[in-house]
Amino acid sequence: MGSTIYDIARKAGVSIATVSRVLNESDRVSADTRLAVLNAAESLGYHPHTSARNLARRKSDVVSAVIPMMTNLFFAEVLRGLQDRLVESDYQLIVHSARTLDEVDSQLERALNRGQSDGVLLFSSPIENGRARQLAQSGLPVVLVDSFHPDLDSVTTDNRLGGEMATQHLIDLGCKRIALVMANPKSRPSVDRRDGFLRIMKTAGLELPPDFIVSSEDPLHHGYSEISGRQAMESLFKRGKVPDGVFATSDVQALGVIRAIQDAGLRVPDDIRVIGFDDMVVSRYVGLSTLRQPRYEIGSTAIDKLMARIDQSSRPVSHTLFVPHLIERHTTTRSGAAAILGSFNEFLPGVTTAEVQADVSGNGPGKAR
Amino acid sequence: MGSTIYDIARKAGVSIATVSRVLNESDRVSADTRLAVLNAAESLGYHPHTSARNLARRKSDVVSAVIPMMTNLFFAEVLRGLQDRLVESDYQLIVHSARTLDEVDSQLERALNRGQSDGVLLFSSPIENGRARQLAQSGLPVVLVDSFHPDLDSVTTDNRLGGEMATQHLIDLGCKRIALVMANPKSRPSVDRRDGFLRIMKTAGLELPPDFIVSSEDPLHHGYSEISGRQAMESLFKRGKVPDGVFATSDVQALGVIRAIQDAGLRVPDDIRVIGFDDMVVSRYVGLSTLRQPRYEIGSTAIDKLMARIDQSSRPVSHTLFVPHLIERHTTTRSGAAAILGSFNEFLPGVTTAEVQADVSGNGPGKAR
DNA sequence: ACCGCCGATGTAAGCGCTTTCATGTCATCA
DNA sequence: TGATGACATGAAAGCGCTTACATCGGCGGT
Repeated sequence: MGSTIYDIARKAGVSIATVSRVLNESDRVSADTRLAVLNAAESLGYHPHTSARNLARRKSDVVSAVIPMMTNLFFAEVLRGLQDRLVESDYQLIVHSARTLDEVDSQLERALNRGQSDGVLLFSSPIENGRARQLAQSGLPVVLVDSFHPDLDSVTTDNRLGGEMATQHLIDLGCKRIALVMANPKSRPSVDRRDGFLRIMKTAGLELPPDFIVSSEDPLHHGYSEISGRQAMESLFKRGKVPDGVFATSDVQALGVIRAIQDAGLRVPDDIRVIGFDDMVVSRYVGLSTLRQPRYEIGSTAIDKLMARIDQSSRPVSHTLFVPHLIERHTTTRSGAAAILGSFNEFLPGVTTAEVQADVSGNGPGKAR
Repeated sequence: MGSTIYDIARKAGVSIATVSRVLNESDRVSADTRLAVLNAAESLGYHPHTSARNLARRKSDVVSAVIPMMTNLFFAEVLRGLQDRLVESDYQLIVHSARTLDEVDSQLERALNRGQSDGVLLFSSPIENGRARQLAQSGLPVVLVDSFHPDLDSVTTDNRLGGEMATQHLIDLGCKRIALVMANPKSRPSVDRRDGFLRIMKTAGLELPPDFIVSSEDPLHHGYSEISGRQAMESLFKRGKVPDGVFATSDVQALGVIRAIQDAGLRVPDDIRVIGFDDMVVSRYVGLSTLRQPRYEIGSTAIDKLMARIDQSSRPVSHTLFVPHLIERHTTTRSGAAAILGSFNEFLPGVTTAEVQADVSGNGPGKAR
């Protein structure tokens, strides 16, 4: 209930140093004393005191993750990737979740306290210079996930490329008037996806009517929400703009977009094609086309990187960029195919059996059979 | 980068005791010294050393949550409830996730280390006596979430009642041959839901053919998986059993059940009605009827309870039981209505606008309008 | 029998902070 | 003017652990 190594030492008739040695399985201790100590510890129900140990060792075996909870699902999935690696590695995870971009600052501040953790994973947050300096000054190993700064290790999806792929896909489908529904313009991933969009639109020589880019100012979830996507679309309609394709910078927003389209009496994909980004679990069921991020891999890669830097702080900075994967589903099919899929899969429109199976086993897109 | 209160003390020309006082905003310190200390700290980029502070104070301001990651979504949502309370309270969260029931033990062991956290939230795990003793012996405050033991604080959904409600609902719909698809029989919630099911079946005087209860032995996610639901249903079909209603003890499993039914060339709800449990985010989109657990409230209530016990360890044990809420959607409609809904909501079958909105704002079931 | 060495163990100095208690300094009151 | 606090500050003792460094037998070698 509160026994210390002193208690064990007394009970086993040795010094605390010996107890410590036994408990850390480190130095050579005679078999007899080892046994005696182990027995004493057992019978006392000894649990080491983490803070004391960390203080003495200058190591906490904890990593902290600062996560703006934009999208629950994105978050949950990446976290799983983290955990699977973490469990094996004897590290523990402290989660600092921020509800808004502003909260990120205070949570980061806490994560940077010395002795609390051996490294920090910073998610989806813009790194302006102040922050970069703050991170550097703290001296703590940091890995950016889903954002970028030249001086810091990072692992991200190639959001710009993803934006290009999404846009190209809509164009290939014959869309001419494509609208972009963005999240909060402060959110780096959203901005990158936009840049990809712009680039392809320009390359394709497609006209981009004013107001065809709508962004959300909603600080909550950084605009990555169903409601924000819906409002964006409604505001388009209100101004009399009707695109024939929409690229939403996230799946959650895409869901809102679809809802607004349906409420306006139009149909997806017949009147308006819609594509999102992320490939949330839900997207499969809804038949939403999207760009899949390898979230699980992102998580585990981030951990690997962080551990590597903890071990060797001088190692060169590295950036890992995952290529997103285009998932074509119902919301971007040509009309004919859509009808067939729709009736075949009454409940899981646009999902093939193979895909469901693949997702369950967690191995990326399954082979059609 | 690694400055201590000694550095600050030297720079400000005071003793470390004074520095500590200033930093803890506690005792009275003259305005001048306070300012001097604060400046010194600022200019040194001081961050307190958490372990040292915790050791001295005998308090860590951390709570740990031991979570078997059965269902990502369930987990994610409850975690949000936790976090929202936590952020306000200056506490931090350590997540110990377990992939299997066995891993729970080792994770719990770690969570029980002294000095690591001030309290533990133990999720969805069976508490046999060994474990109960272990928890008691550790002396750490513990709150059970989604499981029960008379001697420990807990907050759960009334799973038995939920099982009753689900079963009664199927019966009200005219089902006569109802099958039960369970998760791992070691999972307490699943067992409780089964008990509710059995009770109503008995009360209603309905015959329960042998083999109409199928459970999963899959340790991964405790059988709370799409694949497990699917296999359960397939095994029923293989033995030539065709129920007219299925109660799955979780939504993920229900999704697998639906898939299997469709693969067998049958239709939901026309041939077989299906109801799940949890009300995951996905369920809304799929049109799955279910019993909603107030996950968010569960999370925040659990935190409140834990904090209360941390403050006063002698307080009486209390159990909070949330009543689940029946959500009727497509999978349990009578056939006529189903057709209408199905065509109206091509993408979001069985979802009304009001519901989507309610869920976005996070306020439970919305009023129909 | 003496020296040196090695393996097993103990001693004690921190790790960076909080906190009690003692000390010192004034303003206050009789 | 000296006793009396009130208040600001410092000295020092931990918190429970790790880890150099010192110590102590006993061993083989000569």
